[in-house]
Amino acid sequence: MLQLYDTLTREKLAVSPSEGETLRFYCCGPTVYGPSHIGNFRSFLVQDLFRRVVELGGIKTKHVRNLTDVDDKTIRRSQEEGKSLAEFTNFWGARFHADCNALHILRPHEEPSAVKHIAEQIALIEILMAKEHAYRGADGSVYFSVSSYADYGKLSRLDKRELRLGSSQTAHDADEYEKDSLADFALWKAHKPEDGPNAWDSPWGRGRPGWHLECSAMGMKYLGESFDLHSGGVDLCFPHHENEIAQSEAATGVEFVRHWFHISHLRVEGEKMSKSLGNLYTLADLEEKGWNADEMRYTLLAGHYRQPLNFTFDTMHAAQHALHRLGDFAEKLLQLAGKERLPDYEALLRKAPPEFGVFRPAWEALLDDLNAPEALGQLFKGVKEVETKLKAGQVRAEEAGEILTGLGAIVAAFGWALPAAAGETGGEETPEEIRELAQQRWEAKQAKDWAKADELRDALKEKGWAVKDGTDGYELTSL
RNA sequence: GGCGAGGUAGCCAAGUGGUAAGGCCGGGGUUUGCAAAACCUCUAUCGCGGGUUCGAUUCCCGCCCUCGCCUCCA
Repeated sequence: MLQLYDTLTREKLAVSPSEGETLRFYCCGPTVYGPSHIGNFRSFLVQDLFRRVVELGGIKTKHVRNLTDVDDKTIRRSQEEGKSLAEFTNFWGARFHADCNALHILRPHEEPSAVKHIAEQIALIEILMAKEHAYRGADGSVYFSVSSYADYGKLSRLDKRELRLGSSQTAHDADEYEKDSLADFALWKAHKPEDGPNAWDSPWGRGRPGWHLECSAMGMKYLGESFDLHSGGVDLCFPHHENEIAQSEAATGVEFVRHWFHISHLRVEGEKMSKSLGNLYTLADLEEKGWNADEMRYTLLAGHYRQPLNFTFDTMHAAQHALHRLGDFAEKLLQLAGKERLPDYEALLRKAPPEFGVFRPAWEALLDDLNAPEALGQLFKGVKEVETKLKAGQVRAEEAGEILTGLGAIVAAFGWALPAAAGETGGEETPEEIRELAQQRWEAKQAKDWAKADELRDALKEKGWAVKDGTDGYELTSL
């Protein structure tokens, strides 16, 4: 069973459903106001790894991940572009889904949108008002009263005094005087002119929900008042998750979430990600540089999730080679076993947990707080062990099949589609002329006419194409 | 200032009270017409200074440095 560190208790806790057979968990999703960058994807990818490990371990899941489609940023940007909020957020939401598909991130079972759950959010505020955990400020907004909730600060371990004295807070905008206390946060924001047409009716007048509220309202709607696990980037710990706990528990009186799972941030080439450094890479940026989704998955999952990860192009390169090795390794075994491909995720789930065989240590590393780096280490140890036997001709067909099951299971946990071994003939975009030359070279080579083959290869090189031979075919790459 | 994380080979990155996984790069080799790929093999004493211990990279203390959060950023 998976043991996972819990931010609240600071201990590793077993991950299992509290009720029934399904693990119910919520992940804070993206704010759809632009393309997500690799830092965002690190979180979604780690959550995906988490889900795969849980499911491969034989536990069903109900996975909810929201789309934040109403907040300051979405409203402002949509107006700057002269689009309606819906048009704007639908566009970026679709882009997010396309990116997730490209990265083989499993689709959540529910993906609620904040604007489509205004009623649920209002209902939650009404409960908080009735229980006197919320009040109406001078500006017409509704605030949560932090002082009414004794446990406030338990997740981030910030006490109220520190919250007030936080050094980074500039604290002198007009809002300060509209709230009873600086730490209080908005549940409902009264309409302001700059919000344009983006306002909804509520018992407190027209306005829009506060950001923190949507996760509480939608989490509880789809997973129940109390559910198993909640995840997000470390930065969400405070104030977002702290506020979610406060408003949810104040409303229901029961524990909101049993287990908090936070993912550390990414650094890029040793530096912090920022717009000014131009290193907020999106999936499209990396694709343009020639990297594929599996390489990104490998790189972004190669560090421990609780540790800041330094994303570098050296690591991407390392990932590319590592994946190729795994692909070649799988290919050898597939041939030996007389099979076409590794077992896929769905097939593995049908008899979860699978037999990991020599890759058992890699699986165990994943079960121990999703220790992906250790798992990768163990994976390659297993590969080497098998390679040695393979070389000595000591692996029989049925054994190869068993090894493939274990390998396939680890590969499925990481969610990769391994590159096929060399042997493909040119891609579709390859110009006819080039394919022609490559084919001629291949024929010359088959005829052992080395001089002609080399000549043709040089010709290809001049035209900007490299050719690499495999065992029974060749691969063309554009230089 | 408060809370927290971390400093391990050229790069990335695990880990342990008994002299340090794995990947990439680089060197050497096997194989291959060549090239590529693949396979084998080699490369660190764990930020600095003390202490505890038979023994510390791993525990304690001090110091230096990096990073995150402290009101809407995954």
